[in-house]
This record gives sequence, structure tokens and C-alpha cells, in this order.
Amino acid sequence: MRATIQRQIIMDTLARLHQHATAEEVYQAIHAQHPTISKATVYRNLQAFAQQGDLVSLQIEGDATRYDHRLALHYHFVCKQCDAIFDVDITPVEHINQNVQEQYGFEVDTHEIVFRGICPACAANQNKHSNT
Amino acid sequence: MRATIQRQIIMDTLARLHQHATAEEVYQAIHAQHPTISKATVYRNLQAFAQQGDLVSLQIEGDATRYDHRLALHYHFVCKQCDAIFDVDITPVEHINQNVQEQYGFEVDTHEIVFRGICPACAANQNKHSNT
DNA sequence: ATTCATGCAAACAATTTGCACGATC
DNA sequence: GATCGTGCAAATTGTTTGCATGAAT
Repeated sequence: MRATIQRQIIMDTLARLHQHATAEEVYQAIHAQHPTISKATVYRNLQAFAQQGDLVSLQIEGDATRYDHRLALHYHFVCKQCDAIFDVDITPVEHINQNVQEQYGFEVDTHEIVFRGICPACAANQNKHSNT
Repeated sequence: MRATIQRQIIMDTLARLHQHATAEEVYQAIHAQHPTISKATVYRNLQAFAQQGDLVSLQIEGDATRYDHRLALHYHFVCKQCDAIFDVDITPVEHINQNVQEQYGFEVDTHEIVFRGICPACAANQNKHSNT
């Protein structure tokens, strides 16, 4: 993999952007500063980085693929109301990889966990509206 | 929600089909028997069912949304090689919902876990090919 | 010099939507 | 009979691809 300016910029931008950005968001942010960098390059490279493990791709919402530059094992929480995605840093339950491996014979490399529910902000809003 | 023949057929078909079918697959299966049922109806209703909790939607692979009619809490394993999706029935780790709730203040309803690795069939293949 | 990456625009795939008509309550 | 659901085709959205040119090794 060659070291191109584009790749550098893409990585920098994702890190600078709020986490869990979509390819489109990364492209827009880049485009503002570097109008010549194409969308195809952004898509291609985010994907390539993810494949190499330099980035993690997430398909948690219904919409677009999101990219996360935090490589350390962590989980995610998605608010059913506002669709916001939050990082969840609880103690990893790595032992379950082992469980699955033993029970099914799969070679388990990784696991991802997505929690769903209501975030504090939305919970507060609901209460406010239901007060009569 | 009204009881239409289409909805009945969609539910029946998903149950009959191998699990984790895409909307397109459900549509194709239905179309063979009932050519007048439209793709839009299949998409609309799978989505509606998922929203009501009569079905679970999965965004695990890069491609299309998949639907699962098994409502009991279970997890999934995706083979990195062949992209097949397997059900994983290990003891649910429900207590982690509690952990996240306490640590972050989220109201946690559910969690999903996706394991990734190599399935036995693909593992066997790799060994075969690397034997020299 | 060779090989790989980029930019552009066109192609694709999955999904959604507007609207007139038909079915369910 | 009023309302909600369906079918159709067209519109969107997210993403990928072919190809000629430019950049990195």
C-alpha cells in the first residue's frame, strides 16, 4: 500500500471528525479543504483501511457504513430515538469467543456488541412531553 | 395494522425460507408463487414487522438487510471467508445490559452480538490448499 | 520505468416514494 | 364508506467500477 497524500488526509480527517463518521461525511469534510479529492478515493480507501485493520467499519444503523478509528476493543450503544451512536467501554467479555469456539467449532477472531435503548437526552425529553 | 393476505404470505415465506433471508430473497420466493405481490410491499412489510418486534432485522453483512423470524435472544457468527451467517445459541450475557446502564445512564433494552471468524468448512478448505 | 492510486462520470444495487386503485375494518 | 395497504414505476441513496492520467516506488 503506497503512501499517498489522499490516504494521509483521509486518516487525519476521520480522526479529527467525530467518531463513527460515514464515508460521505468524511468526503464532505475533506472536500471543503481539498476540493480535488474524489469521493471514489474516499470510499476506496476507507474500505481498504478497514480491510487492513487500520480502521473499523460499523454497519449499525440502517443507513451508511460508518468508520471508527478507535482500534481498541470497545462496544457501541445506539439510541432508538435519535439514532446517535455512543462508545461503550465496559470490560470486554472475551471469554465468549472461547465459548462459541468450543460449542460450534468456529475459529472465532472477534466479536462486536451493539446495545440499543434510549439515551439520557431522549429519555429526559420523553418525560417532559408526557408530563401533563 | 390490518390483516392482509400479503402480510400473511410474507411472514409464512420468511419462516419457510432459510433464516436470515434478505428482502430480495423473500420477494423472489413469494414471486414464484404469487407473481402479483410487489417488491415494495415486501420491503414495506418486512420493515414494519421489524419495527413492531414481530421480526428481527440484521445488518451484519455489507450488503442487504436480513430478516430473522427467531425472536428468542440469540447471537450470530459470520464467516469472514464465505460470508455465511450462523445462529449462535450460547447463554445470553444479559447482565452486560445492566453494566452499561449503570455505567452510562442509558436505558438499555437489548444487545446484539456478532462473532467473526472462519467456519469449519472454510477452515478445512484452507488447510487442504496449504498442504504441499 | 513500472506499478499502483486517483479523478471523473457512468453504472449498480438496495431501498423508498408518490399516487391511483383495491381491500379491510 | 372511510381508511389503510397495495402495485407500479420512477426517484433516491449509498457505493462501485472502467478507464485514462498522474504519482509513488
